[in-house]
Amino acid sequence: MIISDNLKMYVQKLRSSNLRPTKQRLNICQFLFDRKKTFHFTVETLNKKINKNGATKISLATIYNTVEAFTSAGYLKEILTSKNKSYYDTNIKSHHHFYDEGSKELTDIHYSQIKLSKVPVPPKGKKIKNLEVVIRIQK
Amino acid sequence: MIISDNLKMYVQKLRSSNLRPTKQRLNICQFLFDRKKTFHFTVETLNKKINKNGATKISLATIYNTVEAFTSAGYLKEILTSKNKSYYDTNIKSHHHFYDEGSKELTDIHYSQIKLSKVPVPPKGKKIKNLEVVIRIQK
DNA sequence: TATATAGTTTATAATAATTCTAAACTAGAA
DNA sequence: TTCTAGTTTAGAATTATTATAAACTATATA
Ligand SMILES: [Mn+2]
Ligand SMILES: [Mn+2]
Ligand SMILES: [Zn+2]
Ligand SMILES: [Zn+2]
Repeated sequence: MIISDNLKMYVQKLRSSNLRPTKQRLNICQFLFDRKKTFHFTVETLNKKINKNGATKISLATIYNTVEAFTSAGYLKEILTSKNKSYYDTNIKSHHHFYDEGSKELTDIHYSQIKLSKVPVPPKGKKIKNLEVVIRIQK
Repeated sequence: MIISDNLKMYVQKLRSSNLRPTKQRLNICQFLFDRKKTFHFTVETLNKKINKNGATKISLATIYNTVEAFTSAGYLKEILTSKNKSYYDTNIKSHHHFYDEGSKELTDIHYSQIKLSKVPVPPKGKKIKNLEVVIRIQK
């Protein structure tokens, strides 16, 4: 099914997340991680692209489950852009984004490209979990 | 129905947004704007609170419509926190937020409390529409 | 003030994204 | 090879939101 030098890497990724390396998961891995550039996607777009190539069909439920599993295992990152739809990112390093409200696409902003020189202290007993900025842009 | 010195203000708010001052809209106005502090809410919580006091019942559809109308008229601001639900804010000045992932509540951060000393230039032909930060906090 | 009408409210249906369910299937331990 | 816990799947359910269309109402104007 998968002909890829990265196979072992994917199996390892899955094992380390307590997930069995199934045919479907390896296919999704290949699709997500076998690329040079950051990949931003929604479940909808991922599902369409994966199931276009006619090859093996993977159910929508499995795509949801796998994306969710990778997200909580830390191999994908969820990006909040709009209220309607979840976006995911294969770039799991801490970084920022432009979100284009016209094309509805995300673009990476390297972490060093935004400097927060003043940040408030969180309320007592709470700590900051995440401080990544989404800059909304339009024409 | 409404006994409030702010009545005229609400009528004016509505008129200036090309909305007729109906009983329902004035009730919602009173509920939203007749308070000293910033009010953060979801349609769900707003609906519950408005329709608790047994008084007049306002349909969920009207609450959605009115919140949406006030948002596009600029009398409410929409805040992106989670993928599932829209949050709204009666504080329409540009400002930032803490979002508590436990209690799912928003807290204002005054605009001056966050200083962005470096911000990237948007892609050619695009401009920044909004740069408000949501800092996710938890225990 | 009465009438007409465009705007509004409402219950309910529809939609979109996501999650749940439970039966069929499969990886891998023994 | 067998067994079992984990997985996949189609489809149902759920949640937030938007659309529909009939009944109602604010208000312009006769
Ligand atoms: Mn949802
Ligand atoms: Mn939705
Ligand atoms: Zn990214
Ligand atoms: Zn606020």
